[in-house]
Amino acid sequence: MQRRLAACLTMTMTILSSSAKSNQRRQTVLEAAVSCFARKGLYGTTTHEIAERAGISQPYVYRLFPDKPSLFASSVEFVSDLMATTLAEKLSEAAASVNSPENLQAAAHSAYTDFVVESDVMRFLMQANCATDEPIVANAVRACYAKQVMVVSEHIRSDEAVRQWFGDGMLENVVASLGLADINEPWARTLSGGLTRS
Amino acid sequence: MQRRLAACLTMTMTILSSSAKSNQRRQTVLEAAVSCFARKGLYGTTTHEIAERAGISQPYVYRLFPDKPSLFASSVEFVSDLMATTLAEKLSEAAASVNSPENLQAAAHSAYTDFVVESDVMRFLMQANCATDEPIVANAVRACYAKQVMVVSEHIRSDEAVRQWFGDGMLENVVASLGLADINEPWARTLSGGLTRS
DNA sequence: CTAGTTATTGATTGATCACTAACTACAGAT
DNA sequence: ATCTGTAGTTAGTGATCAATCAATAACTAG
Repeated sequence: MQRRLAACLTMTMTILSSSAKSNQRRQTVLEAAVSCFARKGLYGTTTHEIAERAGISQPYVYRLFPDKPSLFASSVEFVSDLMATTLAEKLSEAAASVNSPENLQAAAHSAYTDFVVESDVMRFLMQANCATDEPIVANAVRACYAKQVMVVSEHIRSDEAVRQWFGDGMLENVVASLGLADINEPWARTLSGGLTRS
Repeated sequence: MQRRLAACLTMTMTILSSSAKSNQRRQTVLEAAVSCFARKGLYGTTTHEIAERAGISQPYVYRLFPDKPSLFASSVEFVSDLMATTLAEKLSEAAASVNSPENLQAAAHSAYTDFVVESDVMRFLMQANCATDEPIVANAVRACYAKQVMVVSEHIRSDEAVRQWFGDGMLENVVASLGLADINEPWARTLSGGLTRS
């Protein structure tokens, strides 16, 4: 956190305060940013929308973050940390209550699902994958994957299984964001994995 | 094609010509649009960029398509058709030259990879998944998945295997768009599946 | 040759948006 | 009381962009 801040300072020469209160504000802005970016991505979201949701004026966003791509990248770091800790926790729980490897993988899958579905995190991560034309975002996304792979690999040892875990998650993201669980057609049932929303 | 055109007419009351020449132009614009949208998505791409790449003036885009979201949705239909035919072809080839089900799945996987990697199609599809806040885009994306699932299910009978095929493809998309094959760190190797670019 | 249609463009506009500048309010510290 | 720094605002600017319009060029049919 402090490291990134310092980097911003040297890069942009913008003076960003780092008091306790401003860091707290930064966090509320990041939460708002994740929700807004989740819907329309980096370019489709206005800083005004984010400010409004965070309950501050739009220009004040620029006192807290140097520019929009940096705000987006910081949002990626934010959910990256959140996801890593949540995942580590859930995976440890799952590992404790389950012994066979297949069951662990199933538990790992539901660990992701519980965290990500019905929140903005999922859609935001999809948006992040798409905003990698902006180099600062690409780096944040790579770092995010690095962290998640390290957490998951801690519990699922086979590379192949880890890869499948990520692939499953990505498919699930798409299925959820398209609302396929509510579509009663063969192709939708196939992609949903037979599960229908109650 | 004609159906969609009629829909546009009734929806927007814009008169869109449908002569041979204008349909050909439309296709040129769609190819350009896929390339441009692939990089910065629906909101990050300007109609001017697309027009420039297609070799026409920006206002003329609006004689061929009613508005930007419609152009994006038409682009989705365009790659949907392209992908479906290419995929059907490659899968038939693979099915002819291979007999065991596991080998078929491997062949199916490389069918997708060959088509999608190193072209703009992959990134464009990721962008399409993210632009579903726009209802017209969401419908086009759903129709695209319906079509691809139907094509793939023709050759891979198990729903679970089809799902895995899509999951694999999505992970591969991300790996390719982040250039992980060129990163020599454990997490990147894990996600890349051990493959390095030569 | 003429009348009508289609293809295509340059110029413009109204709105939006990222970002800046300049100000206010208030909290200690001296 | 005054200085100083921090939190936050209102007001403003320049640039950009989707979408429109009016006009022209290039066909096509009789």
